[in-house]
Amino acid sequence: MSRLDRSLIAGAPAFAGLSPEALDDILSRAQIMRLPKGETAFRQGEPADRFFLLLHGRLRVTRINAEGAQILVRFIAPNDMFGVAMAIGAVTYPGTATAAVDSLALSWPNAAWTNLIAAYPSLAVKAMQSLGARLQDTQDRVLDLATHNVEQRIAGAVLKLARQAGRKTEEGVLIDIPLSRQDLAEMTGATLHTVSRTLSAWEAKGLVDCGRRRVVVRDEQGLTAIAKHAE
Amino acid sequence: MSRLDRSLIAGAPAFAGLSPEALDDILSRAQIMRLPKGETAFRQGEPADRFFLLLHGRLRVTRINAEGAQILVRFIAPNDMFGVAMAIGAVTYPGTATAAVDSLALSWPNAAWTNLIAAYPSLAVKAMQSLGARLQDTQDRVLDLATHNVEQRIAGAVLKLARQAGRKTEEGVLIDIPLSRQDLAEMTGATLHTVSRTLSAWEAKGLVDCGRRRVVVRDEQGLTAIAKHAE
DNA sequence: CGAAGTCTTGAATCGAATCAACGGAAGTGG
DNA sequence: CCACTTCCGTTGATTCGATTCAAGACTTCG
Repeated sequence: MSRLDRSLIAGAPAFAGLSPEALDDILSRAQIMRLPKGETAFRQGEPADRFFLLLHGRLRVTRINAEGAQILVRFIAPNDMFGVAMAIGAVTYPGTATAAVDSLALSWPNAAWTNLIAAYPSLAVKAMQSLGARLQDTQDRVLDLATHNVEQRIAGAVLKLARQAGRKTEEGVLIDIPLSRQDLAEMTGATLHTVSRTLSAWEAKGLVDCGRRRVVVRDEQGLTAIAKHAE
Repeated sequence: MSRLDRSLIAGAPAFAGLSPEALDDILSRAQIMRLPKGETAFRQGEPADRFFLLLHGRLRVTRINAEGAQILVRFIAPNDMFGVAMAIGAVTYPGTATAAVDSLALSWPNAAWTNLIAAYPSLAVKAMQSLGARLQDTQDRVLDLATHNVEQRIAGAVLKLARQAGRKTEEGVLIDIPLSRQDLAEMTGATLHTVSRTLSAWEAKGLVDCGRRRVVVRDEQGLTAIAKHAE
């Protein structure tokens, strides 16, 4: 008798197409964990001994370098796997995953990874594809940093977030994650000052509507135009 | 009777630990291809129908965006696999691979990938790890672009190349790939003008010795100091 | 040899960081 | 509930790194 229902993970792309028995098997090795806002699932540099699946909420993944400079690597959405350091041969977590809102995750010990991909090879294929997609994304980000100016990059980041975590309201598309100026700065390689000025200018033009840790996109077209050709 | 000798691929990390029979099996499905300097193995956007292993030489992988801006993604060294778009679920090649010097590669049709990883699961594990390493590398590059100035980034790029493709000479470590100012600019998100000025300044200080498409590192220590804390 | 490709260097410009100060919102504790 | 602190955001002034614009020199190659 399992304490966890298989419907918890049935929606995760990584487990798509697996039989109910397989899902139960996978779940039986999992441990559930609550992550109140601000808690970390793991920290950069810690020995990577578990991997995770987000059930509910949002996590921010950050990476910091020797000099203390930090970037925001990505946001993790429900049904995403994360912390799969073992699969890529890393012994420590390469970043820190913090709950941006109250969240819920499953976790498995690393030892389960080898067993699971042996038993369910489609899992390895899916993991590889999601890793590939992240590599593409990250390379696009390099291209973006190397070739666009700050305003274009902020526009791109906001649009991406609106697609990933947007919620339609009567005023526009609300980005449904607490998002500070500092967060946007760490996503785009700018300073919070420049982000603040840029958002203020956009607000004056009616492109966005924003407040404390909150951004609403009112004119997606307009932002797209900015992201494309600077002008 | 095979035309290709198994020693060709025995040195590739992806095939490490496989039996001679396995190597012969893998080789039997491969096709050898000469790539004179300047030729491409594949171009960005083309349907990805084959994957590759570099036997000899060096390839430059570039990626270009809609506006025509280009970055240099990486250099491929002998024994590296490349163009594994199929494994990551991409239908087209995400970049262009050009021979930087006369090169030699093996290639397999995509269909072979599924067969090979089914027959030799260690291949999938290795592929995943190398993909993971590239993701780490690319994320480090984002961090670098977001937090270091141009001089630091150029120093970092030169040091990395010296490690990857350095050849000791009596004058210092020669980067054994034709490397133009434009190449360094595309690696670091700078202009060729700034790269030229920077190298000139370093040459005056005795840190490097450089010429047309040629860079020799004379003072690795000094460059490391620049890469770390700008001054 | 001419032509194309590569590199250098100066001068002017501009985007974004830095420096600096302040206002307001949210959380904390008595 | 109010005072206090902390966090988050805004906006101006200034500075500086790097691009852009421009012209010329050197190399290599067909």
